[in-house]
Amino acid sequence: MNDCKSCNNSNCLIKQTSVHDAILDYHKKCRYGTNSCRTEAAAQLLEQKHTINCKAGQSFIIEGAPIHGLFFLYNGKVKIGNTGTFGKEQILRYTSNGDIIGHRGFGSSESYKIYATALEDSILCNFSNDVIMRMLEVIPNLTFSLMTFFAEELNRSETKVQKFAQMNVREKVIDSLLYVSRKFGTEDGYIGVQLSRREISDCAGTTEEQVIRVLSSLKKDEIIQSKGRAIYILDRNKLQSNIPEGHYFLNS
DNA sequence: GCATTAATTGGTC
DNA sequence: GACCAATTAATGC
Repeated sequence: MNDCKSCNNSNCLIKQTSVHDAILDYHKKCRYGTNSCRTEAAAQLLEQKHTINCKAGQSFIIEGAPIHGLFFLYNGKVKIGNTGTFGKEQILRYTSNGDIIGHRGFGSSESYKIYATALEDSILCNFSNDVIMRMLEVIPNLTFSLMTFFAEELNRSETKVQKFAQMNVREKVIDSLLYVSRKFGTEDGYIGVQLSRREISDCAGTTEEQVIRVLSSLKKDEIIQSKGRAIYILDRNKLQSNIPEGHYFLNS
């Protein structure tokens, strides 16, 4: 688990690139006496990964704190958001295994504009600024993958802003439920994570009370079911038909 | 069991 | 549809 070589998190960008192949290749070459500076460097850089155990409720990225490299969620569930004025929170996205966290810190900004808080006990992989920068120099596949990832993220982000502006509260709450369900949900309709009403409203850009009203309305229509914080989607089609066309295939 | 927090409901602007 | 207040449910100590 501490080792990228043996990691089987297929959703991870590092795993998806041919980094692993490069390293395996490197070890093979070592065995046969040939060598490659590039793969050697890549292997050494990957070994400088830090593993962070984060308990539920703990924040490992704090708004305004200095950028500390790039995070990959190895195992767990994390919410990413920021605090507006004052102190309205906006949850920007939820992340599951393999997701990249803190990528917006790249470039000119010297401090995080978002926070990242574990919803459940989570394990994170972290590469420092120096290490990740050198990795991008040394592993072209990783650089390319990250660039593609950024483009997709920007697309999602812009689309979300546009769609959100046109949705009413009910639609935004439902959209948030569908989003969470896509992200964490299980086969039986359980949305997969225990979120407070506030966490749902912070995601939907509304208030706790509105979330409660939408939820009880949906419960009355037997579209969802809930006990405590556990929410089950009984009729996904009906739920989706509540929001304008062309949403559910967006934002991951 | 009491205290604190979260969820719910109703009402006002 | 946001904000406020009151009530009820859930949870921690």
